Amino acid sequence: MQHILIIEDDKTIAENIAFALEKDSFSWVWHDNGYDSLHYLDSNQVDLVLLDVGLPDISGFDVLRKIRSKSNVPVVIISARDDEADQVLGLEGLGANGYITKPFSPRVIVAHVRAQLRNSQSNAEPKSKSKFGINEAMQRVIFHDKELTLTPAEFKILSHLVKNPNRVHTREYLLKVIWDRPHGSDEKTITTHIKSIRKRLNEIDSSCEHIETIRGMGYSLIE
Amino acid sequence: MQHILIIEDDKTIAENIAFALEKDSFSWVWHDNGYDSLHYLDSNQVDLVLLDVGLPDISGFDVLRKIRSKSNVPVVIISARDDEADQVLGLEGLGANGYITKPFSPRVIVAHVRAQLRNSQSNAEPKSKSKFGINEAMQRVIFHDKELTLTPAEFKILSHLVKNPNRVHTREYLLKVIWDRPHGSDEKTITTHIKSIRKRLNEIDSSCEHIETIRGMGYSLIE
DNA sequence: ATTTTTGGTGAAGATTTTATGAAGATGCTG
DNA sequence: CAGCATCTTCATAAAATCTTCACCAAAAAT
Repeated sequence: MQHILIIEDDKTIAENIAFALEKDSFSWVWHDNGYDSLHYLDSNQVDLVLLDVGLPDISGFDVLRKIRSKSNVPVVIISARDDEADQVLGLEGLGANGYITKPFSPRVIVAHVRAQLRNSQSNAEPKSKSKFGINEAMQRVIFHDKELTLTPAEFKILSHLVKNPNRVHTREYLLKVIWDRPHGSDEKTITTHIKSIRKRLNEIDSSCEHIETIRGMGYSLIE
Repeated sequence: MQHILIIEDDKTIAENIAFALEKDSFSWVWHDNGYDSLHYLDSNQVDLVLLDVGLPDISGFDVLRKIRSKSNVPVVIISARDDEADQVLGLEGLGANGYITKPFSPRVIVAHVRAQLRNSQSNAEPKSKSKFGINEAMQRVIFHDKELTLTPAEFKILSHLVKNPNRVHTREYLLKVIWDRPHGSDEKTITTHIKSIRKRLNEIDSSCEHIETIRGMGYSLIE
């Protein structure tokens, strides 16, 4: 059974969605705020997230950003606001997998959920025994059983790469997702951070390249 | 550059969409009826279809059915009717990749187009027994189960050929579609890139020609 | 058969992108 | 405020890639 996390502050809407999901034999959990849901995601297996952008505590987009900084779970945005800029921003910039706008009904939502799960299942990446681990609480990355002490920036970058290995991350993406910066910062910054991360990794194991440069694109962590 | 087919009988709507697509540097073609568009699909490379369900000649759903009977091109439904059963039916039953309902604006449409194109590229369906695969996330082409690391230009060319095999691509087309250049560059450039792509392919399998030269025309990938 | 056109080849040069080391800026802590 | 760690910027070096070119080979046209 597949497990859906509903992040939605409006109780009526949430109940409707939950009811529809149940009827289609999904299991679900509902949180009415961003912080709880993020915490839930840390320690639970979730197949898909339905995220309302109009939350009371954090902006839904911040939630998405935080989700994306640690997971590739499919996220479908629910937007009550008719403001389209939000939609475009959320969908494009932050890695949402779809969005549903105002006049939505449970059936439409379930259809979206189904469609997204179909997509992501075929993409499911087979995990392997990684040389990397992440100690989130201590802000440390474990590499070859050694704990690496990194600067905050380095930790954010490396832990993101570790959580999403074998794929290209552009400098722009790393800047935006990780620091949540507008566009002020220079992408050269990332280059420099990568340099120092590489240096630290090489001090432990210099047998091969761990962070690969994909020319014209960005960086990728090799597993 | 990616090519969008707009099937929409309302001239004003079509023009708006076309304008937005253009601004986002998609190329497009507009047909105001189903038959012409189906015919167009037979002989042209289209990356995504925007399909209005309320066409004058055939039902939009019939168009979708016909499209699906011969192609897996992503289709996004545009629905003026507020009737959600249509949406669900179209989305789930007939293989549409998304839908947009009544209060839509060009920007929302462009966002949908982008999202779908991202999906369909990375989800590249397991085609028959093609020797080629594309790892979009790593900017690599898989050939005989080996991952080929290519330069950006080589990747763009080869992945385009792989996605549209068995058809001729002129040098001019490859230059324009891939780099979106004005016409500055020399077409000899493509010749040279093809050379190096062939070299790499031959290192893995030299039993036959993989990229065929069609004299006076261009190149074609053989499946 | 000869000429003309078109594509192949390898290498040189131009261009672009990334790496590197160091200096300056920022921010925190005591 | 000083001292320290970190982040950012910058100039330059190094590398990879792209483009162009001259020349050769093959195909088509005459």
